[in-house]
Amino acid sequence: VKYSGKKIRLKDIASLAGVSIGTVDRVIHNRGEVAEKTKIKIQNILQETNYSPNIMARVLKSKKRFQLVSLLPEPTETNSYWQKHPQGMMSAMEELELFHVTLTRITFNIQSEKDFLKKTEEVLLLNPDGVIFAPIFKSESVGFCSILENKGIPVVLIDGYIENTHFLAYIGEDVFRSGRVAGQLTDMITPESKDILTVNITRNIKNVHHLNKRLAGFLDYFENSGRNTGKKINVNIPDPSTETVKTEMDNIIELYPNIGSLFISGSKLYLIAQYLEERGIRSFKMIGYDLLDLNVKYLKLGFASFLIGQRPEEQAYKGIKKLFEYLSLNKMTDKMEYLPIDIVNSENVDFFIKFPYK
Amino acid sequence: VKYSGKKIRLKDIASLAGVSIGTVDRVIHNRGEVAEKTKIKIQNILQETNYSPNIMARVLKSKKRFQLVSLLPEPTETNSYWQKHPQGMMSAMEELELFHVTLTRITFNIQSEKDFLKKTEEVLLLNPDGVIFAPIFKSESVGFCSILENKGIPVVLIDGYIENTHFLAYIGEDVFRSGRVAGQLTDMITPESKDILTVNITRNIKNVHHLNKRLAGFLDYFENSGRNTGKKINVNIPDPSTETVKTEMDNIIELYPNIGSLFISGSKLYLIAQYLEERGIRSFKMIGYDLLDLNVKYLKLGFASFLIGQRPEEQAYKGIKKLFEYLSLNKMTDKMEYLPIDIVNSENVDFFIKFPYK
DNA sequence: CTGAAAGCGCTTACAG
DNA sequence: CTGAAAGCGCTTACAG
Repeated sequence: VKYSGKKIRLKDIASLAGVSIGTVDRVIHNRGEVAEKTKIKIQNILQETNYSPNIMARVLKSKKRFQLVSLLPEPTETNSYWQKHPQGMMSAMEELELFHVTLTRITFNIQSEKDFLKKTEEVLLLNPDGVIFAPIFKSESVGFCSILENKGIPVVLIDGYIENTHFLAYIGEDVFRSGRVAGQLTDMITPESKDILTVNITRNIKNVHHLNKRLAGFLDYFENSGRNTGKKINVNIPDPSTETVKTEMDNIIELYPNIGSLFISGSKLYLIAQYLEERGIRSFKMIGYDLLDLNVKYLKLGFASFLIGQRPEEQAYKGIKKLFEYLSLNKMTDKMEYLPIDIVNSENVDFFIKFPYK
Repeated sequence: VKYSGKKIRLKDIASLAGVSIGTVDRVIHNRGEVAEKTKIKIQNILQETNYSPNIMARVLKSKKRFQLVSLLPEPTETNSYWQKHPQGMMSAMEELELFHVTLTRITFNIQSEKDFLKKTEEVLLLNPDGVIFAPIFKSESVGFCSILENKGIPVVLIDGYIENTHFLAYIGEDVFRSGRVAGQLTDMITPESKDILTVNITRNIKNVHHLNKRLAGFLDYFENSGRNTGKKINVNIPDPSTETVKTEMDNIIELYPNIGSLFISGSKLYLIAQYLEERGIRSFKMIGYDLLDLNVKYLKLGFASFLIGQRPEEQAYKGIKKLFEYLSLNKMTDKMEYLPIDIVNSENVDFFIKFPYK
């Protein structure tokens, strides 16, 4: 369809309906105080003419302010993963500079459910128009979502999502699938008869939904699609201290001398790499997650064959943009937006480290 | 730095300088007719206050129109690669809907230098404000670039670039590096002592700059970083007909019985896959480029281990945005923007097929 | 060389 | 319930 004329304006609608632009504006914004008959007439014309407001003019005049709030884990020294999100959010904010949007960033201790709860209260005190957060703690996150739902505040989830919860959109990886991706890569670089060791490094594996789901995807690949015939061995390392890693790994390696590859379900591949480096073991292939500085170091040193990236900056960037578009433009796109699962090796890693959104 | 007040306006500058906003506007837009002394005074204030115009107001009022023109190969039945670019450009245009930007898309026959030349004339007749094009033919592209340079028309190159030529920006893969990425992947999945066959399918390999450069990167990996000790064999297949492929491949396979892997330097992996399928050969690993429908089919069937993607939609999307930002906002970002080199296997391919920009 | 004024398409009180 | 008017921050003739 090619439109011959110019874009239709409020003024045009008004003259078509034989009313003033003030009245048209009232029906567009549902401000009431319009006779039912007039309202219907205007709504029809709006429909027929496919009217959409000129955002430039609206923003220029409007005094409406949108306050967004993010609630994400605070980055720690060894976990640069959560440093990427602020970068992505700030890129989005730069693009939205002229749109009267503000963002308040609140962080919580990723180890503490209690701190998370405390920070959710801070978020609510700000009376946000929209919230973006990472549902690290399942039950606490469910509760927070339902409070926000009751208040009519839209929520974008990133990094993971919880089923049977109300939210506007999720932006992040398809966790199960990303386990399968790692499975295929591992299968390709591991001799057929060698054993494969899966490693979870976390306090309480049961509570950490995404590690479970990744591991399930990884094992699913071998059950249904892979060729490897070796044993699949799993080890849970309860804390990230060098000592614990050493004890657990020494033990498991002695028990299973036929191990060919390691799969690290979370972002702490570097801990295992440090262990292997210290022990002088270079015979294992290894695959893990996230482009932390230390992980990249060990990728380049050849300890890891691949890292899988989940685009943390892009998750955050798109989350902010999505909230804005929903609030400001009433746009609604896909609820589930699965970002591509990046396969990264030492040759292409540099292109992924530099965040391309700016 | 936190700015306490509101954004500075033309009006504020004017009152600081003791002149009217018209005069300020004249110095901002270099429209002359301003006393040197006044001009300098205003320029200083502009500097000190770090003034930037309100784009909303500018666009709302301005009658300035920007006409962009794209000149890209026309997609063919078997080459869906060039179908992706219009998608990316249209996504960009949707975002720019309110900015008075228009885009005229012109395509040329990728086989014909003559057609390309003819189409460059069409482009010039349109008097474009900015041009985005793919420099497929080297000498013709050099000429086109210099004509545009003389006319002061900014140029964004995608898909490849030519050294010693003037252009505003290049957006695309680092071609040599992408050859190295393919090299590492091949090395990982090929037994150490097996031979590796590199395949170029093109009329005139000498003229096709990016295939040469990829192949160079691929071989560079094995010379400097790889572990494979097998022979590196190269074959040039001069045309993409089934017959020619069959003849050439039959011949080379018979000559070298120790081949373990194939590297296809261009986007025609599916041709080799079809050949292997017909011959019932499933013993080779294979790596190629671009997520054409047929390539993806053979990736999923297991004939190819990996495809390497170069984000054609994103190249086109960012190209349009870059031209707009340069013309409209006077923004200048990096001249060389290397997009990440995507490693794609049958497990993550679906996330890459769906274009995320919308 | 400079200023005053109209107007882009909206939103927002205000008057009736 | 409805209309007329002011004004967001710019650009663009026009008058002097």
